[in-house]
Amino acid sequence: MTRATIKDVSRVAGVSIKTVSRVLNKERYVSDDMRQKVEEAVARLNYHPSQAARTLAGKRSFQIGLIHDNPSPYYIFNMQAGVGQRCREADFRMIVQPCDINSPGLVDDIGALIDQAQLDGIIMTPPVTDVGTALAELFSRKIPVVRVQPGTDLTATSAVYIDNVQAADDMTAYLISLGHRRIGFVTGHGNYFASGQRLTGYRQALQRAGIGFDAALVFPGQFDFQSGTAAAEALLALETPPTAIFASSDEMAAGVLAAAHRMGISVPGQLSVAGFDDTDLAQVVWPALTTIHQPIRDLGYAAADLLLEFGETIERRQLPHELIVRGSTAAPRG
Amino acid sequence: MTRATIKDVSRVAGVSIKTVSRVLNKERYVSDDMRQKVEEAVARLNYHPSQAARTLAGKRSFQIGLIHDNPSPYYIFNMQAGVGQRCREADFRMIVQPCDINSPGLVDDIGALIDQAQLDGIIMTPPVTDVGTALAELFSRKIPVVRVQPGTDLTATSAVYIDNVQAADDMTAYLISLGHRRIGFVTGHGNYFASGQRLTGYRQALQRAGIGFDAALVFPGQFDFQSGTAAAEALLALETPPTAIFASSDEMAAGVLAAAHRMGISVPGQLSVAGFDDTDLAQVVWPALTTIHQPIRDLGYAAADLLLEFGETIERRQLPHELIVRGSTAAPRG
DNA sequence: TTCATTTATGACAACGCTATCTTATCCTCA
DNA sequence: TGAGGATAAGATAGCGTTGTCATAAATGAA
Repeated sequence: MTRATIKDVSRVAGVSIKTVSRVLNKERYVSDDMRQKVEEAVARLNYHPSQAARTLAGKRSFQIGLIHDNPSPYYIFNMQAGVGQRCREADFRMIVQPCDINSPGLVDDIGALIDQAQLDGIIMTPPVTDVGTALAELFSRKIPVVRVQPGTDLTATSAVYIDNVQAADDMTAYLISLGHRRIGFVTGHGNYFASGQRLTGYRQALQRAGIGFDAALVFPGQFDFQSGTAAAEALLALETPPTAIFASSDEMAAGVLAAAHRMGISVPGQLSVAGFDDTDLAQVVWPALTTIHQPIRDLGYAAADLLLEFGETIERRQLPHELIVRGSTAAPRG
Repeated sequence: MTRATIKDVSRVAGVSIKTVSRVLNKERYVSDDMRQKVEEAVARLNYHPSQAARTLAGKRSFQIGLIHDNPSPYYIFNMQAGVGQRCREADFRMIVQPCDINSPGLVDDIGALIDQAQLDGIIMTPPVTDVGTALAELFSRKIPVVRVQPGTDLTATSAVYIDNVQAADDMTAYLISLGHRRIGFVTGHGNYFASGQRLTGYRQALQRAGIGFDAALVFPGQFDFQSGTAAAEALLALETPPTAIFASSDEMAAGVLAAAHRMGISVPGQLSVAGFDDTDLAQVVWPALTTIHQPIRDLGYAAADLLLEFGETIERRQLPHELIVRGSTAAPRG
């Protein structure tokens, strides 16, 4: 028994294949009578249209691509979950394409992907979002693009994002409200635009509180665990060490935590630690991290939504972040 | 400028489209002369064959599906990375399909995926691997299937796996070699066959060492952090508490660690803690976890490899695990 | 009533490939 | 020398849809 085709459906329903096609595509000008007959036949034959044939004959492939070069499983997993859900709702497929932003073949790979699969749209996550050559390639193909948290050419494509400046400001302000005055900050990787934005938010909150900015308290990190331990070691060795460290990723915050444990510094008793992202990690380390919840899954959903609803029309959508207070922060001693 | 088609290539190369097709598909009976002409034309036109047309005309879609219902980002990410890499090598695409093994629509969803996308093969991860109705659906479609770590119908499909029994045995034996005699064990989720296997390995090592099995030392977990803290609380409240706890996932081990921290029990001084999986987590908690490295990425690569190399022919491949010793284990006190 | 418009349906080409069949040439070996 | 197989290339018919165009009936406006 081979797969049912549109012809089988048309025969069983007693209509033309074009009418079946119309019902499938929810086109106008189909009587209820016909529609019902077709739907019955579809159900009876357990018919599923061939995606290949639809793509070849039509202009759409019902597939979108998700391009990423992000080392964080948590980020990618949740992004995929969001994009995937929206795709299912629309009966679209998601093609996941990991890539390497430093690879010379990057642009060709993306081009090949689009050509071969005839994608209806592309979603990109940082830091691929900001690779000029890749963007140019996409523009030349006139394919709808949604970028998540882009850093450059902000108005060139649709985008979804959170307010990183405000989020970092919120966290810093929270630490200040606890009584901290010397707050260490660990920046993210330079490839990510968000890194700079978070630093801006940190400075902004300090300034509003009338606390002078001390460059010695800022440690350049790379978003990873190692950066966190290195930052903690450096910052805690200062003559006047900070009473709190705000790392711009949970992973780095975990590194700070580990370093503190090793040095016998109690958290949050002697040192408050804050992260950013609210990944799974945040609740699995001890003590659980105070952090900024970044709605990654929702960002993915929104990105797919923009793609499917608006296509080439450029839209922007900002999603709310949230300050999550857990056990890693407290008022400074004395 | 629209996309180049096979006709364009044939015109530029001065050959028939069939010859181009032959070169593209690496068929026999093409002269070097022709091949070169075609390859030049392909490069010059930046031609990429339409996947839709190939699928429609041929029997293959150059796409395989990865079906999972696994809540662990780390697991899924690495599995995808492995499958994805093998796919790229073969110029295949990977379609990721998260699912819900408790959903009544599961079987229909899988069927629809295969029909619509005309997949060339399916890779499944636990626990979807052991859903009888889903397997039956796949068999009825005669599609090649590779299962990762299957628990049932072991010889029904190709499979890749590690030796869970041996791995748990290795870890238990290691703890015994450190001097531990009372070793707590936290089992995994009942849906996963590996859970039982790991328990078997634990018992096996105890027996070999002549240590009696004490059911009170076994706590039923679900692979998650919560289970770990619950297990630690229960086990450490025993009249004669264990000196080591072996949790069958890193996440649960992290839970044990958190509980120990909370109770003021030092690790590994007063309590050794071991995990299983060697996820990112293992190196991010403090102290870093002694654990069993499960080569998830390699499992994914191998799974895709079996699919692409052997197709319907059933093959099995066992991959090596590795005992990774880090800071969370030590000899018991006194 | 009549004509234009909207609604409803069908016939058939086209999409870009692969599969099959056909033809032509080149070896190899008796 | 020729028969037969291996090699090399092309012509053409699909694959299962959607798009375009044609047609017919129902509806509305004059």
